Formats: sequence, structure tokens, C-alpha cells
Amino acid sequence: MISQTEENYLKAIFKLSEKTDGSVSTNAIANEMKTAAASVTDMVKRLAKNKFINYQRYKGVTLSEKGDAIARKLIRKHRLWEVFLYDKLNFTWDEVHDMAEQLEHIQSDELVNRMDKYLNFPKFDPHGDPIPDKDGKFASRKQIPMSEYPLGQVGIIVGVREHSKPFLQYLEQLNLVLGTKFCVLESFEYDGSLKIKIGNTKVETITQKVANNLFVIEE
Amino acid sequence: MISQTEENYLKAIFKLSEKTDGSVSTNAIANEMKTAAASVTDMVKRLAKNKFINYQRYKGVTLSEKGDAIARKLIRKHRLWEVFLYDKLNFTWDEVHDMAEQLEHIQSDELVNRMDKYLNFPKFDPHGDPIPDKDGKFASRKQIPMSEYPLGQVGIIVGVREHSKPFLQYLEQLNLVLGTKFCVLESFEYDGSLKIKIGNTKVETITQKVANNLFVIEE
DNA sequence: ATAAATTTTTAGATTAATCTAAAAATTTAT
DNA sequence: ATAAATTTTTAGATTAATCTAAAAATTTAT
Repeated sequence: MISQTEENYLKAIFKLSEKTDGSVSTNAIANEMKTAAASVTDMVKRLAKNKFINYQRYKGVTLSEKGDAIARKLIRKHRLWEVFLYDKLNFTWDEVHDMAEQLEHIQSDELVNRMDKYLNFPKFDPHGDPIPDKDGKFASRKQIPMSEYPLGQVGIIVGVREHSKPFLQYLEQLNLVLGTKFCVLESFEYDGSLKIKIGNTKVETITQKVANNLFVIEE
Repeated sequence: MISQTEENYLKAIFKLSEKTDGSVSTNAIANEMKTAAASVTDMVKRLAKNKFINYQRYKGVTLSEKGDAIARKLIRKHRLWEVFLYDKLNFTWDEVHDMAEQLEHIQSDELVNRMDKYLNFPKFDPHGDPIPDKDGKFASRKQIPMSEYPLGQVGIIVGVREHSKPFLQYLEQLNLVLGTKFCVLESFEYDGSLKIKIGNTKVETITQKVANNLFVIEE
């Protein structure tokens, strides 16, 4: 049986692999996991012995097929639980992460699949991140940052790039939640800020940073 | 932060305290937890140091107020999760225990309370066991074993004394689930077995052992 | 009431997960 | 291409949770 700590390492390695294709350094893992590099070296040896990852001294690690499947399942569980907490228990999108972080370690395939069905097989979580299906496949969609969205055309907010609490709480407060329709009224060359219409009435100005961290699609 | 293992010890001590009022021996705990007695002695020292229990060498342990509250909260969480799995995800009553055993360790007061509300503040779990409220209080009801229920009178099955999978599966198969109405038609002095009507049509004979492990109330 | 039986604790080890400090290997800069 | 800087690993410790075997304390039986 794999431990929760081991699972968290696999998840971290998966996350880092996405950005930096090729192998992941022990230091990068240490940074992601907030542990000492020496601890990572130890753990990485154990994970390699159990065939969850491929590891060569001084060369970093890559996930094995087995490790990759586990990481994807963890993400699937995490995001499905987030949908549950958001849709059924009415938590806000900035509250669900910490609980899902615990719930993702619950071991029961049947539970995950029933939850999936109970929630109507959602494809995206409350932050707009794709939920892997039973086989670990992620749905994709042609989303772009709001900062690149054409002026005067209605679009829908479908995701966030940044997941920090302050950012999510800021969005909530402005009503820039998932599913919200918007229209970019004006773009200020000077600082990249945007004047946007939110829903049918509200008009707000947001900074380029915010616009960059919001993913949108056409209406 | 208390570990899952520590929580499991507190739960075991709580369970044993219920039966044998007075202090609980380390051996009894070892037996309940399926660990070596020496391991229990070590753990019990740690729990005492953290004020979860009262412990004197060779004299057994009792829960402190703090430990008692944690144990009750664990039972509350366990049973609420069982209701969720049973009511919302349609698991059977013999399937829910193992998952609830994991879910009871999820740390979030808000989650438990929202779940409680979501499930409509249930007072009993799918096995008929009472669910402690926010303050740790158990509901009670004047239930008796079916073996003591008067002949010819309709009653309702509300709980089980034994929780083993084989027993629960046997009951399921006979349709002796919670909420089922029954009537004892005949009682055989010889071996204590009962002929009962289940629902409106089915008639079955059950052994004294079965009748003893079913809790019932008047219709 | 004391010896025998039983229970409980202590002593000494082990494994998972972590750390700091030092050593070794690799990468970068001149 | 070699020295300096950086990254990674090794060595040696620590804590939680577990174990077996032996010692100590308590309980039971005569």
C-alpha cells in the first residue's frame, strides 16, 4: 500500500513534469514539497525501488506508467471532491482546496466512480481545471487569457491560472466567478488594464495581471 | 495536530469504556487494535503526555474530557459519512464501514457540519447506531432485541447489534433492512428460533442468534 | 500468605519520513 | 579546460509507530 506522503510526492512530480518536460530535479521537488533536498533523495530512492518513478543519481526523476496513473487518479479524486464540496455543500471556490487535499487520499475506486456519477460526470472543477476521466484522460478546450480576448465581444469565464486564496476571493467579490459572461469594453495600452462589463450591468476595471490569470472562451 | 493512529486509539478506548465502565487495560486496547501490548504501552504514554487520556502504570487508562470529545467527534464523522454513502451514493450497509473508517479522519469542522445539514441532521446511521450531535450527545430510543418482542404485534427493525459483513449481507438478502416492518408469528421454545412475517407477504424462520442481533421498536 | 499464573512494562530493534552538515558530482564561468 | 559555483547525495540523527523477548508488577489459586 502506498502512503499518503508517497502519493504527495507523485503528485508533485506530475505537476512539475507538466511544465518542464524531461526529468524533474530533486531540488525542484524539494521546493514544491517544502522539504529538505536530502529528504527528497531518500524518498525518491524508495519510490524508484517500488517502480513508481525512474531515477538515476544526479539525473532527476520521471514518473513510470504506474506512478503516472496514480498521480492522475489523485488529481481526478481531488477535483471531483472539489466539485462535490462546491456544488453540493455550497463551499466557495477558495475554500475547497484544503479539504480536497485530504479527501484525495481516500482509497476506494468504487467511491470515486460513484461520486463521478453522482456529480453527473463533470469535466471541469470549480476553478475550471479539467478532471481526468477513469482512464486518466484530461478534457481540453480552447481557452485563452482574458487579456487576449477581442474587444466588444461577449465571452464566458471558464477558469483561473492562479489558484491563491487572495486572488480567488478578489474574483468572488467582483462576481467574476466561473460561468460569468463578460465583455471587454476598453483596453488601456498604458498598463494593460481592461475595462469590462460583468454580466449585464456592472462595469469594472481590472489590471493586466488579473486579466492574464482568467481563462475565457467565446460565448 | 493529532495523528490518525492516535485518533484510532482514542476511538478504541472510547468503545471499550462504554462496555466496561472504569479504566481500560492496555491489553484490551491491544486486542481491539490488533497490535502488540508493548506498542499500546508506548502509545498510551504519548496520549497521556498530550492530555488525551489519564494513565497510571499497570492501572489502565480513561479518556480525558479532551480525548472523549475527540472520540465522539470521530464517531459523529464516521456515522455521518456512512449516511452519505448509503443515502446519496447508494452503497449497501455492509459496504460503507471501510470507507467511513478513512473519511472519519478528514479534518474540517465546517465540512462535518455542512454534511450534517446536507443529510438533514440524521439521528441514526445506516446500521441504526446513533449519531452524536455537535456537542457529542447521542440520541437514544427504547429499542429491544427482536428475540424479546411480543408475538403477533407489528414492529420495525431499527438497528443491529452485530456489524460483521456476513451478518449484514445475510440480512440484506432476507430483506431485513432498517425500517422493515415485521411480525413475530411463532416462537420455538426448543432452540429460540422465530417464524416471522417480513413486510406484508414473506415468511421466514430466523435463529435466536439473528433475532438477538436485531434491534426493534414498536410500530 | 505465598507461589504460580497472568498482565503490563521495559529494553532494544526496525521502518517511514524527516532534518542538518559535510562530501561528492555536475554545471557554469572565465 | 580548469576553478568556482551550484546541485545532489551521503552520513548520521530524530520522531512516530511498530515489533519481540525479557523483566517487573499484579492478580489468582491453593
